[in-house]
Formats: sequence, structure tokens, C-alpha cells
Amino acid sequence: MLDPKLLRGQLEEVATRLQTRGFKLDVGAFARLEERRKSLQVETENLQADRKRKSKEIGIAKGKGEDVSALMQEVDGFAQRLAECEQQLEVLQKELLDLQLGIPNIPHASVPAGGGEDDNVEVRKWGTPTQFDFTPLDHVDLGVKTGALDFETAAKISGARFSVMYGPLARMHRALIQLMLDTHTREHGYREVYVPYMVNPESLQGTGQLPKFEEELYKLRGEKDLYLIPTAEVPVTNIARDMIYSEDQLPIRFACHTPCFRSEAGSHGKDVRGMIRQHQFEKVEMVQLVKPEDSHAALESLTGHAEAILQKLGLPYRVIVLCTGDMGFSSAKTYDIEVWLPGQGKYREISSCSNFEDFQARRMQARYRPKDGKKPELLHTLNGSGLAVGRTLVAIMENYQQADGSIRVPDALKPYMGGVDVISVPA
RNA sequence: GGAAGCGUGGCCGAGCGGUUGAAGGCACCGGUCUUGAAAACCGGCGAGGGGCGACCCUCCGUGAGUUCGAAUCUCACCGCUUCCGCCA
Repeated sequence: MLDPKLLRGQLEEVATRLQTRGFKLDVGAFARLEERRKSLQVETENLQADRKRKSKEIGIAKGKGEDVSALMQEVDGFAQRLAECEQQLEVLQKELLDLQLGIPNIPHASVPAGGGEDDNVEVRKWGTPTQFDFTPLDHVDLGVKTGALDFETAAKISGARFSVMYGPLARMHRALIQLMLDTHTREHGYREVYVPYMVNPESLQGTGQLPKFEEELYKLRGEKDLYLIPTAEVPVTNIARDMIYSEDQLPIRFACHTPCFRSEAGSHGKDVRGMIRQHQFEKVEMVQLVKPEDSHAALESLTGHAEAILQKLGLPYRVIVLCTGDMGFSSAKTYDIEVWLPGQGKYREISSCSNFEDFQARRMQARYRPKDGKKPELLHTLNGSGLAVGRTLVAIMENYQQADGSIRVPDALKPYMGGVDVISVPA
């Protein structure tokens, strides 16, 4: 959520900046609502002040044993109007809030302008696309050859966009999670955290998935309103909801492994082959809670933490900065990391690292108290995948494949693989 | 699932329906003292919001209700604790 004061005070500038990300702010509608709110709120509060004062007088008069019927009548005189005002104000404020909850974050000044993914800008590249002296297969064909991936069985059990993995490949999938968590906790200063996979609507509103993107979520049946998490970002960031941290507690860094559940509504026909886009996938997520002045530096280091995993695994990648038109709803700035996939002959997203500044914090009322003892301030939140596990597995399969369809185990994973160093093709 | 109890400021903890946004303590901030620190003492100190301002409003788990007036009374819901049962 944007700062309501900013919205009121600099409505036109805000609208202009939101336009760069393709969002049309209805300036007129907002201004009209805001004007009505202002006059109604002033009237309501004046009447409330009146009632408060008179009630106090009644108390005093009664204490002295005086007659209070005149005072009571005075209150009666405006009680009706007050009730109307209060009710209308409540409706109006709800309307304004709904409007504000639907407004995306303002892009940071350093974000390149652009209308869509074609305008994203590459900022660096690591490694070079893997070369083969044979024609490389994609992970689906490799999965068939090794007998380790089984989409048909997954379809039988659940449907499209699910996968079943067997043996050493399933183990490598688990090993990746271990490597990622160990790296972030031992080398990058994150605290490991375990969280619920089912969350309430308040949490989803806090991070920005609700109210606007409900169709992307799986909602559970049952007497409680619960949703499956689309990312660990939701439960982990909401740890900070309604909190006031002391300044010396910051920064807080969490690393968390969870499954993620996404309906992928609206991506029909996209990445239908293989395990690139699944309804269920594993991810290790990094979340940071920092002081406002530190958040952009934190985004750089957090992105580096995700890159470190790819470097350990020897997977070529590039980092791009998303342009204004391609960023997510809540983000002020986002780097995507794209890994080289020989099977597709292109770079594909494997991590997304974002600085939300105070956008999520305002929705969550996540704050900290500055050292000088003054008012609590909103903190800044960030998160990034470190990494998407399924896609990392795909990248390893495709980059580490050999001519016979077997897959070498990257050195960094060997300690976790119990002696297996090749996923071989059965005879 | 059954029974009982409890939800008050950053934390702990008082609070007869009426000058209570809330005693007290801790923490925190400022000061005195000290070579420095600690201790002691003095002072300050909840959050959110509105108004150009003088100021004003809201908030005691959440939501309804009673009342001129609710932290305080009623109802519902949520959460927590303890005991019993069941259970990975």
C-alpha cells in the first residue's frame, strides 16, 4: 500500500509514476472520495467531541445530584446525525481502503522504464552457455531416458502440471534444498525458519496477493478461510506483521524451504512441457527485514546470495533488472536471475529478488523503533528465491547431461548424494 | 472433542459504568553524579488518524449490543493457558 499522505498530497505525480508500469490511477475518483471523506470526517469528529464533552458533564452533574434531563436532551438533538455520519464515514473509508489496496507499488527511480519483458535490462552475466559435442536433450527427454521423471503417473494421481521423481533424481532434488539452506544459513547470515503452508487472508493481504490476485491461489474448503501458500514469502514476511522491532534487531534475515502452490490461471499453454511451471514446487526463499535506508543495498546482497548458489553449482546465468512494466504488484525494484537451459537454448527465470520498500510493511504494520527513541517507523521488506528448486534441478539435468543421457552430479551436491555421482541410464 | 480460566501500552501488570488513554514496574530516551561505567536520583516516555491551525477523534483480542457515557455490563467469534479424552 502506498502512503495515503503521498496519495493525497502528490496525486498527479503518483499517477504519472504508476503509469510507467501500466497502471491507470483514477485520479478523479480518488480525489472525489477523498474530498467527501475529509468533510465527513471533520463533521463526525466534531460531533463525537460534543457528545464526549456532554457525557462528561452529565457524569459530573449526576455526581452532584443535579437534574440532567436538559443535558440529555441536548445529546438527543444530534445523536441521530452523529450515527448517520459515523456510518457513512465507515463506508467511505472502506471504499478508499479498497481502492488503495488495489494500487501497485511505485517503481524505484533506478528501474528502467518499459512496457514489458522485452524492455528488461541485462545487468551481468556469469559463465557461458554450456557447450556440447552432441545435441543436448531437454530435461523431459532426459527424465524419460533415466527413468527418473514421470509425468504420466503424476497426471494420473493429480493432473497436469505435477511431477513424480524417483531414486537419485528425487534425492538430488532434496540435496538441492539442503545445499541452499546450508549455504544461506552458514555463509550468508540467514536464520532458518519453518512456517505454516496454509495461511489466512490477512497474511495474503499483507504481502499483496490479496485482494487482487485471488485467482492465482488455492483456497481450501473448510470452516476457516485458509489458502495454500504460493510462496514462502507470505508466511515468512508475515512474521513481522503487527510487530515493532527495536533498531538493533535489524536486519532480520530468514531462509525458509517450503512447497509452493500456484493455480497458474492465465498461463494456459505456457510451459506445458516438463516441470518448469508446476502447480506444486519447492523453493528456498530468503526474506529480509531492514531499515529503510539499507534496503537497496540489501537487494544487491540478497541477489548475490541467490547467485552464489548457481555459482556453486556451476550453472551459467544472467541477472536482469525488470523494467517498470514487468514488475510484480508489490515490488519497487526486482532483479530476475535467469539460468541457461541447453534444452531450450535460452535463459529462464530461476530466481526473482525484490525490494518492496515499505509497501508490504504498511499493509502489515511491520515497524521498528529507531535508536533515538522516537516514533516507530515502517521497515522495508525484501525477498528472493534462493532458488526455485525444481527449476534448479532442470538446469542441472540439462547442463550436466552426457551423450548417453546420463547426468553428472555437480561437485557441490556430492556431499549430499551419499556416494552417487552420476544419474545413469538403465541398461 | 469435554471442562475451567485468561486476552489492557515495547514487555509485565492494576483498573467501583462517569474529569481513565488508562496506576505501578521493567525497558527506552534526556539530565545530575562519576576519570569512565554501573548504581542512585530527577525528568520524559503507548499507537493510529484528522484538521491550515487552536486543537480534535479513535484504539484496552475482534465484531455486534445496552447506555447520555463502556477497558469495565450482555452476546457471538477468534486466540492463548491448564486439566481430561483422543492422536502422528
